[in-house]
Amino acid sequence: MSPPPSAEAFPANTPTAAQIFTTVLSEGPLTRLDLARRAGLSAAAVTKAVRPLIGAGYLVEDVDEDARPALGRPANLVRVDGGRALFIGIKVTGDEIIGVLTDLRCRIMVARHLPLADRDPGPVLASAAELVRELLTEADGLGVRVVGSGISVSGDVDRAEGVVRYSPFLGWRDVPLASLAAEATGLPVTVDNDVRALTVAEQWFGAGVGLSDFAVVTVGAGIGCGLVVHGKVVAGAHGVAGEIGHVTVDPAGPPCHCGNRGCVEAIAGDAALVRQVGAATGTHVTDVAQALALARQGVPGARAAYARAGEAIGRGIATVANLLGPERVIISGEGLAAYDLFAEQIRDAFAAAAFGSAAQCDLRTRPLPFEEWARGAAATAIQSFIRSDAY
Amino acid sequence: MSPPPSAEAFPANTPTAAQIFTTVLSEGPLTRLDLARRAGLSAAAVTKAVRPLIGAGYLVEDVDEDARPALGRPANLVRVDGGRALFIGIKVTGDEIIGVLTDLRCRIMVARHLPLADRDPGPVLASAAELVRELLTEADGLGVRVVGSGISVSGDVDRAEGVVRYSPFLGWRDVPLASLAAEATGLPVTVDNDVRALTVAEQWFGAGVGLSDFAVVTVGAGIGCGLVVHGKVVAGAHGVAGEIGHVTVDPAGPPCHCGNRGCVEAIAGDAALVRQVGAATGTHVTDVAQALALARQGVPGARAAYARAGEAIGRGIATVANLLGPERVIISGEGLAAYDLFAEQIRDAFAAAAFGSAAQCDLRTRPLPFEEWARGAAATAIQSFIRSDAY
DNA sequence: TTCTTTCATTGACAGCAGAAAATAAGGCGC
DNA sequence: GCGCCTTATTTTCTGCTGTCAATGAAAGAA
Repeated sequence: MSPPPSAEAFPANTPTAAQIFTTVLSEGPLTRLDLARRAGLSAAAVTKAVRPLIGAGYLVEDVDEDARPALGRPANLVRVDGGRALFIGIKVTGDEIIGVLTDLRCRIMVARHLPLADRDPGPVLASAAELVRELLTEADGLGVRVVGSGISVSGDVDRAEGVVRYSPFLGWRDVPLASLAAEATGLPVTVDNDVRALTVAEQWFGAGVGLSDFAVVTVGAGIGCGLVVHGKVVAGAHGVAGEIGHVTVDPAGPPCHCGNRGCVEAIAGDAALVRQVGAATGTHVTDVAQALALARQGVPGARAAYARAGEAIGRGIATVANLLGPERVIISGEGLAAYDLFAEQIRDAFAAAAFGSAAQCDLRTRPLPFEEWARGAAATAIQSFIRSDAY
Repeated sequence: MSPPPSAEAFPANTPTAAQIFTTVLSEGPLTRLDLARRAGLSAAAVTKAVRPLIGAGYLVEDVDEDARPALGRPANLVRVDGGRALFIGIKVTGDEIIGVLTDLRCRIMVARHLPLADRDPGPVLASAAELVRELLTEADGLGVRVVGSGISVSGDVDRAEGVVRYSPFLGWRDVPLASLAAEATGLPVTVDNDVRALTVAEQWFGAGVGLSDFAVVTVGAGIGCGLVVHGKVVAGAHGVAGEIGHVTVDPAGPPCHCGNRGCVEAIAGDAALVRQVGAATGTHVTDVAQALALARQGVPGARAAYARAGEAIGRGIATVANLLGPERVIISGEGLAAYDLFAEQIRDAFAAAAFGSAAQCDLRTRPLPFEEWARGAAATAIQSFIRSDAY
């Protein structure tokens, strides 16, 4: 990332200090001894690392009155003071920009969105800057400084360089978004792929906490996948990874915009469901809401389309599980609204296609409120704030 | 791993020293300055780390007379003295045991095999011990000590514990192979999954050197895959990963022994090819050699079976590339003997099914002599020798 | 011979983390 | 209320690793 234009320094100079802070951030209030165990350090090291962080107000100490052990000195819990700093997360979609203001613990304080008329970098940047201004005003009201921001975009994004290499959806190529946005907003900016950002949020603040290998599958307009292997988000040598949407599940299936047939996305993406429900019922279906309504009414063709979608998703997940053996797969996305319609098929297809002990993988669903994508972007900002060098 | 029964200590106590040694081992003779750059250390640190390694004879210095720069002091190259220590690698298959004696640079000195009549742990262990004894005799002839051994087995293997959790092929469950073999041979033993072991060999001594993300795909009786992500071999949370063989490429395809239809292995595995060539030509085909011969003769049905196999493999590889975005995929295995028959299909199917920049992934083939599997086991032994704690 | 250039080594030094010992903070039994 | 027991946390000291800046080495060039 380009050097932050203005930033409060975070007093964690060493990797160890950052690791300790991250552990407290993710694994909630902990005693110093617990913390030492989880971080694989001595208690002395923890004391030393924690002191400056408490001094700067990022960590606070308190006593857990409830769970006091019968014996020995009571432990002092260390936890992150969420209110110490604020972050802004921005998600750019095809037709709107979603922005959230979060605290240091990535809890959403304010969420806003702005419709987007023009997808060119200039207008998008202007709208994003406006949204940031609004959120900064909100932050002023809270009396806490905003110390970083994140922007997430679908497509091939080079986080280290802060450049959007190629975003088919927005029609962008090689846009140096981080530096442009930093200039426009005066904040440090982290840019990342949207699914990866969401994965970071799960890894640090969600269902991926404490796991070194897991996957996030998003179901919606597209079918996406974020992967964490060996404790790190997979970015791919060429900037693209987790393309579960274009895993073929049926070579005889419907054509996909990628040029192949029977991709998961061509069966279970929003557009595919709209098309298939329309075709099956003979109705003119215009959007997913309508397709979903038809299926909920029990119209056979519509239900079948959803069942097929569930099967495709389940197979896609099984493919991930067979290849990587993750501990957990978190299923999320707007498409989860239809979860009751295809949950069974997802699980069945997964169970059937998962090989051997890959089937032990824990499948878990997680609702995805619309601000969640933006929260992912905020999570990347928090990550950058903690370890300025990081990725 | 269990503590080595008898081992010459390797004088690399710190992770840094191990990293430096590994870099020299993989990236050939290097000057100290080069080494410092690659390891991200100062030149001083390299000097200090290298000294004891030279003292112990694991590294040697020599001058590169050819490529001397026009200016400045000529550089002294540092390289690993392969002859300093020997290792034994053993691969257990269903009907034979293959053993190799390698030097520290994993170059094969001697290769042997022994037919296997009984697959139970006891007889297998006895045969393996006999093979080790033979190889130790050979080593005596060379006057160099054997300091470690590795055994690779297909299936779910827990390397850290040295236990074969489940090997369907051998019919083993929870066999503590490392400790048993250590007792039987008197050598430190590392046990790992066969494909992962092969992947380690590629990572340290083959086409994966210097890459942090790549895959090895083996084509043969089964279709396997070893993955390296973030510079480390993927083992999977439940011990199983890289099951490309059971990725579905055609839900309407032939049934697979795993219970599904159209797995890569059910189309491109040896058994599948034998069956399909037999069915297509109406001939009674008994083994792959015969199937291959028919296809080479240009018998249409046989050629088509190989073409289909190529397509399935190509799709499987594309799936890996779409999900992980590796820099390179190394295709290997005994099945490569038929490479001329399906190379085109592999590449075409890969190119068609790879999404976006995943198609930039470098597909590379590598012949696999029969001792190569055993060499993989030796590579794991070398790895364990260098960092005793390691994975 | 002396310079210049590049590679390598040295020795002083700073910083981090671990070990052990000391200290803190409760409850408990008397 | 006092001393004891247990567990948590801090302090102090020590070792080690790696960096820095200066120095030495080994060429070819002037």
